[in-house]
Amino acid sequence: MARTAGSHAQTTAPKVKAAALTLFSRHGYAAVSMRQIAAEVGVQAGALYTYTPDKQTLLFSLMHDHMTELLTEWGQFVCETDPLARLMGFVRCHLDYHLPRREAVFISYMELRNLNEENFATIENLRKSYEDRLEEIVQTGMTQGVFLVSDSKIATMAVIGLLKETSTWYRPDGRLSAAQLVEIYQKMVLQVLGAHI
Amino acid sequence: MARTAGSHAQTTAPKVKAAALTLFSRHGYAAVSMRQIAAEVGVQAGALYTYTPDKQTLLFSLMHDHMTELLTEWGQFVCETDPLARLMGFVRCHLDYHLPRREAVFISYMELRNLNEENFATIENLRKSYEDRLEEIVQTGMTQGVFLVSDSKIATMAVIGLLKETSTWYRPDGRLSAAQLVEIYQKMVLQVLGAHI
DNA sequence: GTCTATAATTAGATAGAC
DNA sequence: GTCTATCTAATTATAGAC
Repeated sequence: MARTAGSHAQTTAPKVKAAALTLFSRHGYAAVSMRQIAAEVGVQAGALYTYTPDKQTLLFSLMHDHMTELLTEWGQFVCETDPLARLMGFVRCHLDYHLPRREAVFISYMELRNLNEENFATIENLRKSYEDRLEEIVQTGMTQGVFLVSDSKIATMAVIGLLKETSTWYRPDGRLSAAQLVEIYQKMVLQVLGAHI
Repeated sequence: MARTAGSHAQTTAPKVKAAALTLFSRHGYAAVSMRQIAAEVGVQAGALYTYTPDKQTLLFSLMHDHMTELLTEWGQFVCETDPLARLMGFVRCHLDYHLPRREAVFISYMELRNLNEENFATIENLRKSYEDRLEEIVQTGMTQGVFLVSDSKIATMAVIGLLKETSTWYRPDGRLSAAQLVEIYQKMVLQVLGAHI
């Protein structure tokens, strides 16, 4: 079946998402206009509405993609049953996924409040589900006596925060490689949780 | 000197800042209009320009206030020379200042990219200056052999991130008091830095 | 200091031609 | 699928009356 002249759906669709990802992460969702996105893609503003019903849905799709891929990644990665090994896997998986995705990470942390009620609830559930996986590891480790933690909820959020901060300073061409960072962070996370090592 | 009828500068000025603080933190700078701020204050939009030359300056003043007060606070707090004691003071001072100021904290983390070039540079310098105070503590502790850290820069950012995450979940009426949190966080920070205790 | 009115611009989204 | 043109609504900021 010959394509209609001027039809570029298969190349334009991802371009729209890519442009929105870059612009939203750089200037913020509310500060970016559909015209700016269109200019970045190389089309007129009206053409964007072939790929998204509205701006809100475009934001949601970026955040939804990011979170579901993260959960899929963790689902495929995890296999160990030992809480210590699972924890090390979590840190590695988290950094491997987040470090190369600075733009999506920024959006996922910053644009929650620009989601409408329904979309917010969906993304929040995914985020919570991710944090729950870590908390479960922490709690198992506590019961087994391998972690020494005052409060599992606080400790979980401390680890999340410690890992999350990488997004503010990490650069792919920085002083330390991703592999080196994984090693350093694995050690620090063990220490925060008072792991017996 | 009798004031002109309808003159409320001394009560309106802080109201404008307070309204902007609340609305910017809740919906984001770009998503909040001057009309919304005016409505929150109880005046018409035009009246706001008696108190700020423009919206950008209003944002800047909020962030500038927050950062300079934080640095002042730390300047008054710090006295110990022992790195361990200084570190404990840093954690206490950081949480005491940040926990009751969720709105300003949110803005300071999220709205950097909505500052113009000049304002951004000013705020970034203040932020950097704050982080430097922590890094200095970490480095002194390393040289004195009280902290066991792979990389002082990374460790500093880890501590910042760990503390910063409190802003996403802390509530004044939550399960744990600020004092209890200070204690828990002091312990976790010591552990991340591999302190000999 | 605050109001009303308004200028000048820009926003998201749609219609219809090609 | 994309373009041009356009609708409607909202935006920041200013001017001048009170």
